[in-house]
Amino acid sequence: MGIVRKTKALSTVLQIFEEKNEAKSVVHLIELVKDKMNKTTVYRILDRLEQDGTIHSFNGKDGLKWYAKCEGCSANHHSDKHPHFQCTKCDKVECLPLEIKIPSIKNHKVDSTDILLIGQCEVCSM
Amino acid sequence: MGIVRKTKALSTVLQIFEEKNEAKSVVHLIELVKDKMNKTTVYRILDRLEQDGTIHSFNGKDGLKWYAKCEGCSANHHSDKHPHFQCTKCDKVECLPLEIKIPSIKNHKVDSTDILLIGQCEVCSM
DNA sequence: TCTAATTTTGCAACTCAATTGCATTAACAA
DNA sequence: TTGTTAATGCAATTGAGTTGCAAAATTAGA
Ligand SMILES: [Mn+2]
Ligand SMILES: [Mn+2]
Ligand SMILES: [Zn+2]
Ligand SMILES: [Zn+2]
Repeated sequence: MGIVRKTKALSTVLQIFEEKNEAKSVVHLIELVKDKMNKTTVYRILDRLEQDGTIHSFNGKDGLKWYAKCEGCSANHHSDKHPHFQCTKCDKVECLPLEIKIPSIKNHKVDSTDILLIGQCEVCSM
Repeated sequence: MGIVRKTKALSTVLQIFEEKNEAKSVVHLIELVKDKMNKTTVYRILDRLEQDGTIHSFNGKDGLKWYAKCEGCSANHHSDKHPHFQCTKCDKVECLPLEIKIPSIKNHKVDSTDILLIGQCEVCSM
């Protein structure tokens, strides 16, 4: 089950995602709201929001878990199949609105892809 | 610095990679050699082999670290840019000898890619 | 508005991969 | 054979993420 009750902690987390369309690591989120709620609460709110199709998760370069807003997903269908980009200089992570073609692989069935591009972002590559 | 001395522990680990051309998770490797060496030693040997360009590492679906043999890499240049495939049924991980085209991204500089395809392997998709 | 059901939260304890410090052992150049 | 120092074992530690449980907050309905 996803979100059932509208709590203050939920609004606080949601607002962070509304403010700026940028991915956030859980570690960073916990730091951002550490005066307002417990880290367990952050994990649980993120879980519920993902189940609802409000946000989606993926792993960053360092192994940390990241979350970002969804577009056009719902509780029973996550349609986020886009790649992500992580900047090695400022550590910012972006969702990339593009499709990467995966060639078919002999005798294999590909269900999903997990693509992280690493490099320098718009700001840091100048 | 990479490998300097040829130790028994090193040979044991190297032999595992020689035997079969398949990726191994560190957790599995530690289990395989647990009667012969300490887990810290496994981590350190893998580090040194990666520095030498003998093996390369990447993260699996579950967040664990995996290693596989390199082909044509050296101490100062890792040329492994291939994607990996992880089977959801048997958990086997393979290096895929294919190139995935990454479209250029406006104002971004892509240095490396981290591509994991998830699905069913040759054995499990039948 | 008040009550009761139940979802949500805080907190402490825990798990597990990975790392670190340090004393001891093993490799190998001379 | 010996001295140097790389490599190892071991115990402690780190840090992200999880779990159990009691207390608090939300919300539907009386
Ligand atoms: Mn995304
Ligand atoms: Mn590989
Ligand atoms: Zn940047
Ligand atoms: Zn399989």
